[in-house]
Amino acid sequence: MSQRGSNNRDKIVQAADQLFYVNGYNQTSFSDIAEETGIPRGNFYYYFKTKDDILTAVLDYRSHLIEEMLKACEQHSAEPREQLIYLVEVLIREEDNIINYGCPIGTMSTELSKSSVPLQQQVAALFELLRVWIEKKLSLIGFSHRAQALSMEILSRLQGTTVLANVYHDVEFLKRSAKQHKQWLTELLCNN
Amino acid sequence: MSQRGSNNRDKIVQAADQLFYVNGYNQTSFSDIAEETGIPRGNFYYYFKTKDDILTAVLDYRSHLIEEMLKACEQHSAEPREQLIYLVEVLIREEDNIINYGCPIGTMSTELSKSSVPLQQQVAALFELLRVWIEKKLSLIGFSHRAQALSMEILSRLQGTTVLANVYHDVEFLKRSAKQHKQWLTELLCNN
DNA sequence: GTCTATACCCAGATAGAC
DNA sequence: GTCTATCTGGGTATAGAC
Repeated sequence: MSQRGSNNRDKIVQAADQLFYVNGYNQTSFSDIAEETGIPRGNFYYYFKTKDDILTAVLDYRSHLIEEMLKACEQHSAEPREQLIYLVEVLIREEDNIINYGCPIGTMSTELSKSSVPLQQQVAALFELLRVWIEKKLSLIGFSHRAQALSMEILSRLQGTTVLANVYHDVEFLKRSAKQHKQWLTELLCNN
Repeated sequence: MSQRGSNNRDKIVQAADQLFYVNGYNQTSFSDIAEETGIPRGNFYYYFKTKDDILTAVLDYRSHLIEEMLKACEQHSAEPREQLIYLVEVLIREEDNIINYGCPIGTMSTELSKSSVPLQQQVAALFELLRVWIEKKLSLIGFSHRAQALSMEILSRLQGTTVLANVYHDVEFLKRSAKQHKQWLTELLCNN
């Protein structure tokens, strides 16, 4: 699906994904996507019935990207502790994007939280992908009954960091926070 | 300005403030504000040249509300430690709004971070109001050189909580997080 | 100061030729 | 499957009567 990107449908989804991230869903028009892809507006309706359908396809695409990232964490190390640390380091790997556009999941969720309920649930599902993965890793380490609450706390800390780093466009804060989260997590995980 | 709300300009600003919070700036039209206030669309241009001008007025209004809230913290106690704790408790006082619409400053910032630079700076100034106040209180307590970094960390934790509480519409998480932040802050402040 | 009528544009969406 | 031409609605913004 994402690797080739040869056909028009994939081109539309990937261009929309990027434009929604940079400019927001509501601020992205069919014309913008048409210009980016070179595909004329009218053609979109052959692949998608409505703009919301494009959004749904984009959210599917993002959930695919999240799964790829989680796989990458698992390929980076066989040790759950290391995998979790590596996940947190995404703050650094995606430094530039976060500073300029925020967290792709968080900003989209915040935008759509002011929309219809079905859309809200679809984005919440993206967070849930991440959260469940984190919870699973924590369970493996031995945090059985605290795993769920801790998974929320980890997500919460990362979100706070991305929001403020984006608002202030502050790279130093982002780096400092990432380091701090890693330290906190390391101590937490080793004391178990 | 806010107390009376007798004249049309104030009515427009206050209705816009609420609508921008609930539905987002880009998703709020002049018609929406007209319907809410009972003032016809065309009349708006007597008070504001453009929609962005209304936004600017709303941001001014919010900065006024923030200052009111900070004053309330100072009236609640003469002790900076207590004032900071009371500030964190806003998560509980504004529970319903946060669950449904997120943090009024954070969600607006995130939305406008995908807009023009001048607008971004205006919202960032709202965060700065809060941050500077927190920094000042921390300095009074004695965190001289750490005060700035800590003020960012406090804001960051609160933001993370509001984003996730909103995305998941999870009151229990919000309450649990608020309690946790208070504990963390209490220990931090007392060890100084 | 207040309100109505309306201009103008661009959004999402459709019809139908090729 | 691809593309052009076009419709319709709602958005911001204006002109001008009262």
